[in-house]
Amino acid sequence: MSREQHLKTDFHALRILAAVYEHGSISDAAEHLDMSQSTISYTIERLRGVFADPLFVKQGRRIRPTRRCDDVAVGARELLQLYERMVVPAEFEPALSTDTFVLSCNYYERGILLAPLVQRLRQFAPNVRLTAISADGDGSRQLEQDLCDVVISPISDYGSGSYSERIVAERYACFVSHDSPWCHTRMDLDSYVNARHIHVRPSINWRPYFHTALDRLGVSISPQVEVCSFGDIDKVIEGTDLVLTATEGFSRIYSKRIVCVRAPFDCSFSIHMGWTGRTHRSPAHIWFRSLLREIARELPKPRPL
Amino acid sequence: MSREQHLKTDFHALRILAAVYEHGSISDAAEHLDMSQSTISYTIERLRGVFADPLFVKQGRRIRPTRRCDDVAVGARELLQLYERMVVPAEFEPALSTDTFVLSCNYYERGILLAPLVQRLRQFAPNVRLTAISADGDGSRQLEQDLCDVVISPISDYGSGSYSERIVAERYACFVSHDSPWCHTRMDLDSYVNARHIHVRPSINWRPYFHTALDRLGVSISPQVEVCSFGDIDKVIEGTDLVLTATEGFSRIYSKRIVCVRAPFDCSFSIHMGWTGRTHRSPAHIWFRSLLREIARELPKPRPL
DNA sequence: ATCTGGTATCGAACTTTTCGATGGGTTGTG
DNA sequence: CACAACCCATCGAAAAGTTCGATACCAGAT
Repeated sequence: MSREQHLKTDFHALRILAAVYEHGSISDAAEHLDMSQSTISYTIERLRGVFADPLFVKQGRRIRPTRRCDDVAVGARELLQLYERMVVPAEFEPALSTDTFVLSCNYYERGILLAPLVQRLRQFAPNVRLTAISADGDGSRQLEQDLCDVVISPISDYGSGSYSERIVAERYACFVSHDSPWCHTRMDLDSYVNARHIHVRPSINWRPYFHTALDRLGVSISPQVEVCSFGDIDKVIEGTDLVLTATEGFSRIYSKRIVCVRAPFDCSFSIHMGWTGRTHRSPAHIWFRSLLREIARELPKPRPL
Repeated sequence: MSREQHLKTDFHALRILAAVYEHGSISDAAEHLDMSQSTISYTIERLRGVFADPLFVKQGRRIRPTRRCDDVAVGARELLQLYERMVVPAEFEPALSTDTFVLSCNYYERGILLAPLVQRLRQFAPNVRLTAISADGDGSRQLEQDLCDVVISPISDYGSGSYSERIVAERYACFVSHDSPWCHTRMDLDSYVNARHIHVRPSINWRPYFHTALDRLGVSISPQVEVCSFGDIDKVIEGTDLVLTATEGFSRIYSKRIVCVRAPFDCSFSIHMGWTGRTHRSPAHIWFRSLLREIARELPKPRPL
């Protein structure tokens, strides 16, 4: 009997074996399983080959299991249980889960989402672990290589086999020191172009969306200060005449001593949540994504301009 | 997807799943398993139905496992291991075994076999447990009801589904006190018939084989003393003129103060070992029976008449 | 002897698995 | 941008396996 032959047994056959073992009779098992007696007999015959043992031997007009069959029957029950447990997908129970979720995003998204996310996890899934990594414009690769479960960034397409969903609407605005004249006067395009700009370039190959809007208006700006992160930019701007162009959402994050004012152009974009088919149907990840979705929906409005 | 549908998965399909998971590719798995790519694809498709999950999702031109698939693959490996271990029948290792063997026999067989049996078990299978029960003419039923593994008795057929094998040759002789005249003079049939007999009747419905021999000679004896067991009969006989007719093998057991003398007739029979199909192919029981066979073969000859 | 209760086996119908060929989507290249 | 390479899904046909009813067969019970 070759190895491949063995593998032909299926769980159906094991269930039949278990039934015959329990009933101590092929006919009874057949009736109980609502199958013909000859089918059961044939199945047992196959299993005899598989286990190289008669499994059941005739004794008068009944059959009795062999010693080997005792073992096999126990094993069959174990296998069936394991299998049944495997087939039924485990429901996700936040309260009990000890899963780890890996979220990839950047400074802004962390700033607006992380605090409420951690708070909700604490409340609903206290044993869940959260890892936040930097997206750095590399979200697609991170998803592809399974370095993270979810990316949240302005990017809306994370490549083939991925899903994405808009979760926050954003609009560009300008941030200036609380003592800037622009706090009181609307800044026109000319003043904007001639202002001293601070520029945040979180990753080398990221071109902010508002540049496209400026292109369309036929203007461009060159920054006087360029920084690699949005972090603590508020402290840099305060007391200077520097102008930061960024999503008005930062008003939720930055100190009140810098003020969010209307930009002299209109430019909107969206923050997207992206994931892959690998986590798409996982109850745990479905729950996690809906948590993020909910947090995004309930985000406070940015401070009025 | 009904429950019965689930049961159709076989270990072959699980092996394919495991291979695809390991290779991260349907084509590679197909090549490795020496099957066509379409077969593998079809199998995965079936499993998708079983586990209600895509299991593998396309990502560019490769496939990546879903989270569920991670779990399923682990489960599949477990199942396969369990199954493989189950299919390969465990060799019997006397030195490690903690099995229990149940031997059914009566006073005589215990007397000649038990001591050497226990000794060998001690030596070769120290953790094996032995239970000796009384056969009491009930061996067939005991085998049938799985109350014992082996019966050793003069009976040669233990019913349908049973096996039996001659292991010791026996011959009737007479036992008399060491001071009996028969120790020196050969006892003829007449003297035998007229002697005072002690009769052992271990079970109600047991008719000793030598009665048939006496029938054939046209004589019969009626015992003066009837006892239910052969145990310690030697102490009863000693110093009396009682004659016990029993297999000469008792000379190995009884005190030297009673003497085994030739019976005035010839009657042989055999001790048989009987077992059922249930233990017939069990390595452990094959070993146990061969042990008994060996002990029987190496039994000392009865004391010369 | 015959009947009863049970398993094994047979041949026919049916279902599932397998295969080669082909279609369609994605990536990398000229 | 078209083209080739790669890889999975799907199709139809062929092969293999399963199921069933009928029947043979065997051991006990009547």
